[in-house]
Amino acid sequence: MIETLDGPFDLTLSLQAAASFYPGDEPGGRTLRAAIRSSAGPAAITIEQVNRTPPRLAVSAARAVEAAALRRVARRLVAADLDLRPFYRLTQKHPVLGPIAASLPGLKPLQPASLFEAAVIAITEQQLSMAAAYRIRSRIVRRFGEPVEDLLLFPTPQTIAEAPDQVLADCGLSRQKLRYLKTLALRIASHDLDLEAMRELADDEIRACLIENPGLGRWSVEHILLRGFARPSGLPSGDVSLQKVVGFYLGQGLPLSAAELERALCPLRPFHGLAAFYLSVAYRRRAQLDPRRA
DNA sequence: TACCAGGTAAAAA
DNA sequence: TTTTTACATGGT
Repeated sequence: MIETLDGPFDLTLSLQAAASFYPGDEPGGRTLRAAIRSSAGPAAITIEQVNRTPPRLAVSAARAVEAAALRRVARRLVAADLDLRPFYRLTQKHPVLGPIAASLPGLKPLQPASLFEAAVIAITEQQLSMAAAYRIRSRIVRRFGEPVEDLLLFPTPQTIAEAPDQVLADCGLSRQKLRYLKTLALRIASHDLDLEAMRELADDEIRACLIENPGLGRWSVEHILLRGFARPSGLPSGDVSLQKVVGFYLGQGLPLSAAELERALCPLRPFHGLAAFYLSVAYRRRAQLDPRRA
């Protein structure tokens, strides 16, 4: 099936950007493949861009997945509801974001298939380097994920809730993070918490619900907002790497405090989180182009 | 080797 | 109320 999106989108660029956050893994490529759950069971979905403007995506699954469900998942993976046009209008005259946004047309933060996965990503990435967190997640997925074609389906909250502590610890989780993950998984599995239902809520309502969970602090909530809910206001201002990047582009070159970072991006509200994402990607591409400048 | 890396909650002050 | 500490892995 073909799905047309509102506003600019570049799948290849977005895949590249996603891969740039995990050095040493994932080649990027032109095709987005993901394992999803459907009413017909686990399935592998393939998304390719077949037209630039307007953006058209060819979406397919080997298994017979109901068209409406396939469309819904595909739109979620590419953050289809995040329209970049108002963001580009807003940044157009900004001395720094203007040129950067113009150099990354159609870039979006690609989303995991589920909000549970987004939450697990946030928790594993707390404090650790992205590479270390990625290895830990890979071990969890290899141990508990379901194979679908050549992919692995991310484990369900139920599976994680029932997983032996020792096995999760052997994947590299600290006892503390193990507790966060278990608590979250258990709450979801027991229908005490419904992350997916929160997609209907306003940004601040999502923040309020997420922060209730042990293990999800300010940083994680903002991270999940941008990278799981595709909300452009999600800005983890306590993030050490962001403080460095935003200081580089919008400050004196030195890392900013959380308060300074928020002040620097304030004019770009309500797209301040997306703006920070663009700066991060620009910074990484710059470093990749010329490692001496990193 | 030692240190830091896209934090959080609980303890201590 | 604010500051300090334990936590676990991987890259430099």
